[in-house]
Parts: sequence; structure tokens; C-alpha cells
Amino acid sequence: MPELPDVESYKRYLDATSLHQPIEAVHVGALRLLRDLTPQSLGRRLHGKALESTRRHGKYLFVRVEDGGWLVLHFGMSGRLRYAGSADALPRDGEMLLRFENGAGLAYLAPRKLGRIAWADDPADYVASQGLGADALELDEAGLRALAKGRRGGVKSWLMDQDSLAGIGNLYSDEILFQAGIHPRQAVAALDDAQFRTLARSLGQVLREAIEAQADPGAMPRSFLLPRREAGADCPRCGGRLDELRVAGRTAVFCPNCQPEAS
DNA sequence: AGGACGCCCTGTTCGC
DNA sequence: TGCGAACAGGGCGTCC
Repeated sequence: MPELPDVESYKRYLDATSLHQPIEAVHVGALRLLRDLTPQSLGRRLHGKALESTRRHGKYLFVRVEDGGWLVLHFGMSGRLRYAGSADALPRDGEMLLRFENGAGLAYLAPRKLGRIAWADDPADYVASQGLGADALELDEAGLRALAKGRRGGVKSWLMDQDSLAGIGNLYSDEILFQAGIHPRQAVAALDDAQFRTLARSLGQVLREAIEAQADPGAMPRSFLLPRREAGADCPRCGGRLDELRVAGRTAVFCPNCQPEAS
């Protein structure tokens, strides 16, 4: 679902479709998604203004509003964006709809209503107030090592901890660990030098290639786990059978042969 | 501190 | 075939 590569794709999509067009109307279809905002206050902040630029940190998208602050979007597990060139092509049941003066519009869709719509005066302040860690794409091997210092518990939980590093969720933590050949329950404290090197390289490589594929598993390399991420499927590397585990309340899919459990 | 668990929510898949 | 149960998972709160 929407993890770093997905949100980066939404960012590029918004950049390509929705900037520099004054907003004529704002409709919020799911009040529960608003944080410290009312539809009225959001409408006031957006009305007559254009979206100017975007930034991403982890799974959060920040959209700069002309003469104002930043619209903050989080996509939960089902959120996405859809631009429409004309009003009648806009979804009617969007969780948030921005209609531009030229008749086009941008819809924020989150059918499971687990996302978030907020407002920030400054993205860096917002990131800090949420306690988010460094963006996962910005981390190099040294940064990863520094974050791991003193960390107890398993490596998959760590990768998914947004307070430690921001952007990685269940699916991409599986992919990164698969590419690195590390078992999801491996203790962070027990990672050796070679594993850190491999983990850092896999992390960067997986995220970059996923962004290149626009977060579409079907467009990802054959060596990736994601296109066929299910227990019982063939491992893309060794051909053995993939297995699954429950880790931190999520389903981890891995290859017992390529990602052996440390003894 | 970190993990197990439940909850939010709804579209999809599963099992009888 | 049909219908209810289970599942999916990001984030958060609670308990241990």
C-alpha cells in the first residue's frame, strides 16, 4: 500500500497535473480524515490559491499552497490521488476534492478512510512534531548504522518504525530484507558489518527501482519479491517456496532458504 | 523499549 | 451460488 515509492509517485503525479491552477472549490467527503481542521478552515486556506510545489518525507506528502502554508496528506493504506481534466470526470465520492477554476480537479481518494489531511506552516516542523525519523531514501550505510545503535528487537520491525526511519512499510520491508538475504526476525543488535552493507545497498536499490517502476509491482525487476509476494509462491532467486510469519502484527513473506534464520 | 494485540475502516477474498 | 468471516495493512493506543 502507500509506502515511500507510492507516495513519491503520487508526488510526481501531482507535480505533473495539478500545480499553478487556482482552486475554486474544496469538498471534504470524509470528515474523520481532517486533523485540527474543519472543512471551512481548509476551504478558506485553499480558496483562490494555487498549489505551488510538493515535498515528501517518508509516507507524507506536503503540498505548498500559494501565499500560505502546506497541505499535508497521508494515504493510510488505501489512499491515492486522481486528477481529472474536467469536472464530470472527477469522482463523486472522493474523500477530498479540489476543483480548479479551469474545470479540472484533483481527488484524494482513501476508500478505507485511514489516511490523514492536515495543515502545516512548515514541513520540517511537522515532521519533527510527528516524531518521524529520517526519510529512508536519504539514509546511507553510516546513517543506518547510527540509527541501529542501541536498537533492540527485530530488523523488520525496525525498518517499519516511522520514528526511526520514515517511509518503509510492510511490503517494502519484506522486499528489502529479501534482497539483502536477511531473516525478518533477525535481531538488529546481531547484524554484522557485511549485513549492514548489504542492507543499506538493498534499501536504496529497492526504493529507487520501485520509484522507477512507479510503485507498480508488475513493472518491477524479475528479481523482486513484490510481484508474487505470497506464501507458497516460488522464490525468484532460488526457486524454493516462500513462507510467511507474523511480525509486529503484519504478515512477513520471506524465503527460508535465501534468508536463513541466524542461530 | 519493543512487541503483542485490538481498533479504525471497507473492498476483496476465503471457506463452508 | 451465497453469505458471513477473515483478511489486507498504516498508525495509534494500551498493556506487559
